[in-house]
Amino acid sequence: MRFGPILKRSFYERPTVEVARGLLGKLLVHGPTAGIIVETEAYLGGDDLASHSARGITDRTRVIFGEAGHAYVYLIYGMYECLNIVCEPAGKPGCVLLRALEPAAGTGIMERRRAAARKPEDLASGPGKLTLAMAITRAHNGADVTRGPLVVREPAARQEVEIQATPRIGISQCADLPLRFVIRGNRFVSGVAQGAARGSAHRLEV
DNA sequence: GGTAGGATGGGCT
DNA sequence: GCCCATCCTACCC
Repeated sequence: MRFGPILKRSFYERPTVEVARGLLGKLLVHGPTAGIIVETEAYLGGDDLASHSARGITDRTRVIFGEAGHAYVYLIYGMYECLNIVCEPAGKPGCVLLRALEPAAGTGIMERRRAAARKPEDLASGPGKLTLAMAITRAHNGADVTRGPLVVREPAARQEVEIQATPRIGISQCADLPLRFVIRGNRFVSGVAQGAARGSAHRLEV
């Protein structure tokens, strides 16, 4: 499979919601594996109390306040890692959580990394599954995704995607804001097999 | 088809 | 000491 050019830093130096929507349909590439980004969430600065940056700069959150186009990778629930890409001009917090991919290259490698997956739709249909399938770890925290080995590229042929906005998954603060974005109808988004947003009182998406 | 419960460790109050 | 931007297995329709 052929890919288009790497996204430039200027793509990320924009409002976080624009970047979250704009990343849908792009390709996340790491070594031999690649996938089409089909689900994202925006984590804003300011009043967004669900954001890790909401309590200010700490050792963990420093990268979110830094230059756009770098990875913010953190450990969740003691076991899984989540990949974000930093947005906004340097000094202003904001990042996009990558939540699901449609596998596009290296699918056999992803299957080996994701032994529990029973079908292609399970390989990267959640933020923890995505990092496992793509072999992304906290070692990538701070990495520049405008320069390899972990990069985001344009697809080989540009195509329009229809975007659907819903509440974010698995949070309690600001749970009603429509800051999760998916490609409408895509089978590789999270929560299709198990039902959306278990564990909190989210309304289901239409 | 569906849901409940547990694993597991770093960050922050 | 408590809280997580989660996932998997077991178990129940």
